[in-house]
Amino acid sequence: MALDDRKRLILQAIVEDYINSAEPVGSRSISKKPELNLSAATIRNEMGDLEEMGLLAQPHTSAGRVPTTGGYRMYVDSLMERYEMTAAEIEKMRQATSMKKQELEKIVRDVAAAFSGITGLPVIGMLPASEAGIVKNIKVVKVDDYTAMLIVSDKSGIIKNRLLKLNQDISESFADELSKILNQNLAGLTISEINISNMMEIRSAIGHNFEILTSVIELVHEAVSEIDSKQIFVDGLSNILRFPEYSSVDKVKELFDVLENKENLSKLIVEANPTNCTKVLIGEEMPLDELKNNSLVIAPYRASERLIGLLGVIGPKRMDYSRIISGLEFFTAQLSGVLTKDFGTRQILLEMGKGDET
Amino acid sequence: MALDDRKRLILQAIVEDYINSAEPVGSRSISKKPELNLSAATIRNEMGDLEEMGLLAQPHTSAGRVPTTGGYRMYVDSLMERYEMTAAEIEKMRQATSMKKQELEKIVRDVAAAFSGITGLPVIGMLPASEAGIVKNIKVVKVDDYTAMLIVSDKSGIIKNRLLKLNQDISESFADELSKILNQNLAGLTISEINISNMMEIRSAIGHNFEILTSVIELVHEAVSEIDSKQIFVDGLSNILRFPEYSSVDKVKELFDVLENKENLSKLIVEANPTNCTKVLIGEEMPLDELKNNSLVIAPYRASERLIGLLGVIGPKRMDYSRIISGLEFFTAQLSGVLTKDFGTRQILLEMGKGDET
DNA sequence: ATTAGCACTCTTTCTCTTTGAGTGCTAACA
DNA sequence: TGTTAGCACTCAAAGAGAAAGAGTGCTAAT
Repeated sequence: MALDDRKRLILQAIVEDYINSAEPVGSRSISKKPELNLSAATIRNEMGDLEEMGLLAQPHTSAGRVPTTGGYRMYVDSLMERYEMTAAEIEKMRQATSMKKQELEKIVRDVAAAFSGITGLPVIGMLPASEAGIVKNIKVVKVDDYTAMLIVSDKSGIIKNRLLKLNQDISESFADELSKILNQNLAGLTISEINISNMMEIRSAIGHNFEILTSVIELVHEAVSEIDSKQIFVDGLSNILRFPEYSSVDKVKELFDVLENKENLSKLIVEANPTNCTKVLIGEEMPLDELKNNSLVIAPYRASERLIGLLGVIGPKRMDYSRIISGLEFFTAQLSGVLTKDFGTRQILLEMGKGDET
Repeated sequence: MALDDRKRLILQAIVEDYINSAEPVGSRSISKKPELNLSAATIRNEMGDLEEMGLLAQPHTSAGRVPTTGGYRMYVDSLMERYEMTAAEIEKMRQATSMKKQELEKIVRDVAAAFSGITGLPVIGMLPASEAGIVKNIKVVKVDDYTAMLIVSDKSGIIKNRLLKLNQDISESFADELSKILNQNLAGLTISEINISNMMEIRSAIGHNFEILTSVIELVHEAVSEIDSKQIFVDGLSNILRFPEYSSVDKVKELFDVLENKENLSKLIVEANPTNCTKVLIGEEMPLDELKNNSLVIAPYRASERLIGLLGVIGPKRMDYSRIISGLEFFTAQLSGVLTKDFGTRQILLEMGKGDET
């Protein structure tokens, strides 16, 4: 059976009706649409065909139709019109991303929170391990007795830091010297190339202060690996409570249990693998069985072309794909813009000129 | 009417039964307890008295009794026995607090998460603004083009940092010079004493590099105020889904709405004011009407006597006060211990000797 | 002072019925 | 031949009793 234009229009109308109402859609309500001047009986015939094609389903014999995963897929891939944001919405979103310059993690968290607020859906944010980041500069700074701070900056301008609590007190000049040594040996390597063996090489390259150096080097190594670790979080999870899909506490609990587990989240995102473009996973397409009643829209953001992280929206299968996709692409683009401007290489900064609104 | 020993025993039994079962407690189930060798009819008479005294209530005529807020208060203040943790529990808790040395905020978040996991209840953590913290050292370190890091350590050993994204590039020596100037002028002040006017004094005290200095000083001021800001968070909020008190999504939503609002949380904690000791707020004693069906147990933690923050457990009125209070006091004590050892002044570090397990 | 006994109350649970939305099919129509 | 009106049918959801069960308060006996 062919999916002719009329069937496409009917399917689109049903999906959109269901997205709005969360109620199975009957033939009568579709027949009322002026753009389809057809009787309910005709719609029923068409609906029967669409059901046979696997695009619609009935919860029970005497109910209206609900889109199947295939139905949503068809809608997302070829029926849905791209949502054009209004000027007011764009302004609102722009405000949400016009944040003060600050740490990468904080920016991403702020953006996720803003986006979650705007969409009314939970937002997943991920900052992957920056294994591929090439170390530009490593610094150890004394900040207090027994305490130093390790600061690592990479070529794409991302800066991470961590406190080192030492067993011995060190002098400022020792910290400077250490910084110099670390830099000489580690700059230019990727973070994943820094391992305990090249740290030990550094140690043995130096004669004096052997005892202190050993433990400091170990701490630095530990700190580097920790800095490098992947971060993943969910913001606005409680937004799902608004949906009739989650009117039972058991369903809420099930979703919360899955999404509060970092491993699950990580698996979800890795398998979605949206490294180049926005991806939409619907229902059973989700890598986790527990999420088969949900959908995920996920997109990458970058700093100067390098992949920095991912931002995703999770919600019921019945989410407003058109709006969510447009919004997400806007947000990741804005985020990439901010990151490229703030964290990007010198060249890119210069290209941008000095038009800086801070 | 006097609250004699028998009434006290009965009240205690009812409260504990209700804490376990979440069901109104009938006279029969109490009369079965061997320590109270009484018939159900006698218990009924006593229950009637306890109800008249405002310590118990009936959901409806033919239901068992439920403790009122007054009943819980009586239980917490003078009936409940202090829960003694088992060696296994202590070990489990100790493991949860034997964290690596790291940033204050991360330690507190980790402890809150661990405690939430152990109690199965949401845990509120707060790091108040460190207005009273006396600045020991301020440092500005160049980390990348257009980027510096501000690091502030205070007398009790707490270290905070923030990136500064500059409009101009600065040299390392400029950063060092700036650090020196900031230190000379600001060390010894409390953080709340650092305001825009003494920053401007610093600026005018220096002649050269005027233009750059102005914007850097402004950024530093901004960063200091931000560093100083209060932090507040809730961990394990979804734990409440386990309780029959939250079997309806509306109730869950109401609680989530309140607890996801930082201002509410802040109000809650400020009014609870547990600056010296553990406090228990029950039902209507809560400063927020929306929380009148919940209770809060909250306690401070310190580093070398100075108040650092608060840790609280929130849950249904029917929470196991005895266990929660013991657990919370254990955790805040552990936390204070870690903070005093890791972040405390030099003297305290020395007192502790070098028995350091890192 | 305590307790057994009993009538009474009120929620919870179950079953049965009704209602209503929606379908599929048939036959008539353009 | 595609479209539509009409109608019998299905099934979930809502409502109305009825029965069960837990628990009380009161009275009278111990």
